[in-house]
Amino acid sequence: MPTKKKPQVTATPERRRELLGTAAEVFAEQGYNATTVRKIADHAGMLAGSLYYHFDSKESMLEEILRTFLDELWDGYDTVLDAELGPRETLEALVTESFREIDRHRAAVAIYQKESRHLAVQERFAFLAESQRKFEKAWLSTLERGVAAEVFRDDLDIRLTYRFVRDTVWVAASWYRPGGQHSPEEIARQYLSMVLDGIAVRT
Amino acid sequence: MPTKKKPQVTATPERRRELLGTAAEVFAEQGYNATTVRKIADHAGMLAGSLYYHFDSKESMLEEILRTFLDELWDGYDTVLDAELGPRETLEALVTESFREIDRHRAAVAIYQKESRHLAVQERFAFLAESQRKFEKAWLSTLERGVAAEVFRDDLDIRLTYRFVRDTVWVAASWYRPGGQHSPEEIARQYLSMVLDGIAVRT
DNA sequence: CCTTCCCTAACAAGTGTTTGGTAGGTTAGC
DNA sequence: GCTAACCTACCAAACACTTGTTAGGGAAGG
Repeated sequence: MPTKKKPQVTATPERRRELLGTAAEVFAEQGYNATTVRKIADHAGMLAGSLYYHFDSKESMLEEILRTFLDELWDGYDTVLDAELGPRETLEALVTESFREIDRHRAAVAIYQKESRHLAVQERFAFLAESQRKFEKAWLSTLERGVAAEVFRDDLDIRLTYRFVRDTVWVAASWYRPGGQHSPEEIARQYLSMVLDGIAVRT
Repeated sequence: MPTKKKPQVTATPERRRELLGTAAEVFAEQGYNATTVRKIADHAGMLAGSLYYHFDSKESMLEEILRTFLDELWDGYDTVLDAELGPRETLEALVTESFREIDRHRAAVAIYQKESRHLAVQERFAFLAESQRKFEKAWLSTLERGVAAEVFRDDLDIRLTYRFVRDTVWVAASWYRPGGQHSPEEIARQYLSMVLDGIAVRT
């Protein structure tokens, strides 16, 4: 008789998502490699081996966390991009959407930020590299449209600008805590104000 | 007879710095926890155990890398701060100095960025937390002076601005490669232009 | 002969993972 | 309505392997 099939994906997704949530928080706080399966189990109130009833490896937990996050992220991004707004409005919408995602998936974003660089080379995490390319394309084309339409400055290196905007947004995940004094929309507003108009007084 | 004293700090610092350099690069690329002592030894062309002739633990390598970096960083920062420039000039000098440090210690900066958060709680790495406090104080007071002198906008949350400026600068270490097409000074110039004046066309 | 620098070989602790078992609830048979 | 079979979700204990680290030795040069 072959081994009994484990639930893995088919079972009630409820407990699964719960466990992925605690795993994501531990990963985000301690780093993926520094996080042992036993620590995750501790936080979940169970023993290490029991996790393997729900998932078939530590790595697959990481993959599912990142996949879920990126899927939802691109749902939001594609909605914005398909709306075909002006360049400035697109940038504003993308930034705002990003902060909403940070609000919803702060742990996943933190993990993504810390680990994506050395994960992306692995075949299993190729979707990270692909996402990064889509990301770059979306932002760069928006910036280029803006320069062409003369709403963004043309005296800046556009790739430097891209990295600047991209980083300013996502690094926020490292200090942002949901339920703080600023809502995601408020943070987005202030960030956009700084990125677009600068912090210097206009003379 | 007690164990023979190992060189550790007293020996010729030449080979030591060489090894710390390669260790830093591996740490930066793979992450500290994901980096095994054997990998470092590989990159250095020796065996794992041999590293312990020069250092007494993997952690002490990390500590020395970060300490060396922060010491040099604060050398530069203190020079700037002691010059008692105006707020805008101070900010410009600090940013420029930061990019020079990224140029010189890119690996250490990358490590610092990834690991400092969960390292700082350890007693051994208390100097990280202390440095972060000094850091915050220096930047915040500069920004406050600027607001008071009406060279920086007063309609922004100053702590948000602080994190914004701080992050945009240091994240650059994750993509910066020395010997690229932009010098540290040129990158600093463009970053400052964006941070101070924004990327939108002035109307 | 001593020092410097590295190698060989091993150690103990911790790692992700597997296997077999089991308490407790749900369903099916009569 | 009772019992037997079953499923879900976990535990207990172990596995093979990797980890950081140590002890002893040896080659090369002064």
